[in-house]
Amino acid sequence: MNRKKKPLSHPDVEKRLVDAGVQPTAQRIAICGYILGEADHPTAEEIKKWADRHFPKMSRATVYNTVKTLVDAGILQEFKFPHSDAAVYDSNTDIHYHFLDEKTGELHDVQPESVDLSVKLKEGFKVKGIQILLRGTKK
Amino acid sequence: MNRKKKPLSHPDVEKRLVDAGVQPTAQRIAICGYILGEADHPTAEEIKKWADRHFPKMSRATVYNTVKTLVDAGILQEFKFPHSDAAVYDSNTDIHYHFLDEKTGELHDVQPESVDLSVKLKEGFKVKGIQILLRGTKK
DNA sequence: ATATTTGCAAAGCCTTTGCAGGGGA
DNA sequence: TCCCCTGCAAAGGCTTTGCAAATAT
Repeated sequence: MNRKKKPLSHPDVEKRLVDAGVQPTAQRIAICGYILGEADHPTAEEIKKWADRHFPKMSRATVYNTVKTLVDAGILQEFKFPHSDAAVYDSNTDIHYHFLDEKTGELHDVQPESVDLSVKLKEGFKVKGIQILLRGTKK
Repeated sequence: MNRKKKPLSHPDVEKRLVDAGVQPTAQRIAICGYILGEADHPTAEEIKKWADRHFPKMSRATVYNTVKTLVDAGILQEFKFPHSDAAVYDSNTDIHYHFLDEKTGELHDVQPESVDLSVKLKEGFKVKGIQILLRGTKK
């Protein structure tokens, strides 16, 4: 796992949603609480499986709708990586990079402070964003 | 476009295939010649469209089979980027990075010399590969 | 009442696979 | 001959969409 997370109370999650301008429906509170407080880079499928265990009834469409809502609201960030077709959702909305453990498939956040990067491109290229995936193994 | 390419003669392409241990079938020569000599980061679909115009008859399956063969043979590199679900094929098989022009969707190769990078991760992380996508605009 | 959200089913995009037929070494 | 290659069609994984029913403000 990436770093320890603290479970969030439903009221805390609800506040987060309202603050972000999102209607705090039961489904959204559940999913958002799961991702913010417990999950580590879950895919939609993992969220769906979690919901099947912890929520009375939730369709896959609602999972997708919800994560899209949360991403649009700035609560989550969505990432796609080359090693998998499935998008992952990250509660870390700051700029950061990732390390993929090729043995386990686990993703680890990499803080920008850990990376020293300077890019000098030819005239005319204006860089507005950088995505970095480090691949390797973690012992 | 990324950089100028020179069209390759069919015999040259055939030699490249044979050297790489790949049977030089008509389909493979055609596709390989297109990617090495003309195309710029084409997707399977773009290759298929090109084939529909320049080759008597080729199925999508053959396009996929062929690029897989060429990748396995070390003639091409396959990349997947977050902005599109479709894989792209790159005749540059050296280590390099990419710049995505967000206006046009065009991909540009970025030579490693253009990027100065040092990564210091916590104990236990061993980095074996790095993928970088720069996003921005090119005038 | 009015706008928003949920959820089912169907479709869409990209890719892979199974298998029969065909062609090259 | 024998093996590899081609290609059709079907399936598979992930995600989106259309639309009706349910829910929130």
